[in-house]
Amino acid sequence: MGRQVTARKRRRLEQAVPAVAQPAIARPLLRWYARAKRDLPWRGTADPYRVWVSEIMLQQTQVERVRGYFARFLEWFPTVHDLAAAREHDVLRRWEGLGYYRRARQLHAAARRIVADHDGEFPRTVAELMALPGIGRYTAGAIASIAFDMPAPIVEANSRRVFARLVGHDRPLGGAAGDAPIWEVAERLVPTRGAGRFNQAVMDLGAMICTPDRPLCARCPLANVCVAHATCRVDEIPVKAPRRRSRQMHETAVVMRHGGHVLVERRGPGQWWEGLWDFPRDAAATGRKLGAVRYTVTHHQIECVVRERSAARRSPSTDKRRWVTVAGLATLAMTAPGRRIAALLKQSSSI
DNA sequence: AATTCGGGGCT
DNA sequence: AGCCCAGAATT
Repeated sequence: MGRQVTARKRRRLEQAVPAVAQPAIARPLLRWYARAKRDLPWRGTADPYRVWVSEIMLQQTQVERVRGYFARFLEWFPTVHDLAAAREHDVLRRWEGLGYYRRARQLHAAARRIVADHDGEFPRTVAELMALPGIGRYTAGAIASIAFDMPAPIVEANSRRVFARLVGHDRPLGGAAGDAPIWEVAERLVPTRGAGRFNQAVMDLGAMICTPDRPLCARCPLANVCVAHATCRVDEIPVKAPRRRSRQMHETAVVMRHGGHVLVERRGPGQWWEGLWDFPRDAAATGRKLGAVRYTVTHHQIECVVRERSAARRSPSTDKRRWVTVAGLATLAMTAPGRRIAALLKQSSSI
C-alpha cells in the first residue's frame, strides 16, 4: 500500500519543485551559505582571471588538491598578461602533478587569445566564454555568474547530485543526454541576481551536506523540499552509470646514462602527457633492472619496468631529446611516472 | 554517444 | 580494489 502512496507523493513533489522554484529554494540555501560557506582562496574576489584559473584547475579535481596550486600559480602568473607572455613549458611546470595537462595548454592558449583578440578583457557572456579553449558550458556559466553576476546555470559533480536528489531524478546521469534534465532544473532555479552566490552555495551544499555517501539531511536547509529525502531514496539517487573495467598494460622505461647525465624525451602530440618530459620507453630494452613503477591512467593500469644502460656517447640535444643531470631533472616539467622513475634513480645511486 | 584525458585521497 | 572529483574535446 505504501508503494502507491509513495509514487503519488513522488509525482506531486516532482511537479512541485519547479513550481515552488526560486525563492523557496534560494532563500534557505543562501541563508545557510552565508553561515557555512567554505573559505576558499579564490573566493572574496570577482576578478575574472582568478575565477577562471580556479575553475580550470577545479575541473575533475578536488578542491583540496587545487588549494596549494592556485596560490603558487598566481604568484607566477599574476595577470592574464603574464600568463599570455609565458612559455608553455613554464606553464606546464607550474601545473605538474595536477593532471589533465591539456587544461594547462588550453589555459595558456586562451590567455593569449584574450590578450590578442579582446585586449586583455574577459568576455562576459556564456557564448563568448565557451568560444575560448578549455571552457565548456559549466566553466562558462561559473565565470559568467561568479565574476560578472550573469544569471547563468551550472551543472557539475556537486550540483548534479544536489539537483538530482532535490527533484528525485532517478535515471542515470552523465553525458549530454543524461545531464539534460539536470541542466533544466539548474536553469529554472538560478536567480536573475546573485547567481554566482547561488551557484557556489549549491556546490558547497553538495560538498558538505549533500555528499555522495551518507548525506547529512538533518542539517540540510533544503530537506523539507527535497524529493529524494521525502521518498527515502537519498541512497539511491543519483543513479550511477556502469563503469568500464580497467585494462592492464606493460611497458619498459630505459634510463640511458652517460657521464652523470641521463636521457629524457618530451611527449609529442597525440601521446599521453603531451609536452611533458619522461624517460624513453622501449619494449625491447635490455640492461640492469632498477625496479618497477605501477601507475594508473584513467582506466589503464600500467606496470612499467625500469632498466638502466650506459650509452657510448651523448647524442646531440633537440627539442624532443635532452641529456640532463639527475639534479637537472628538477627543472623539467615531468610526467608522474617519470618523476617516480627519477626518484628511483636517486634511491639507487644513494645506496 | 562513447572515449580519452591524471592523480590523489578515501573507504 | 573501487569510487570520487567545481569537465572538455575529440571521434
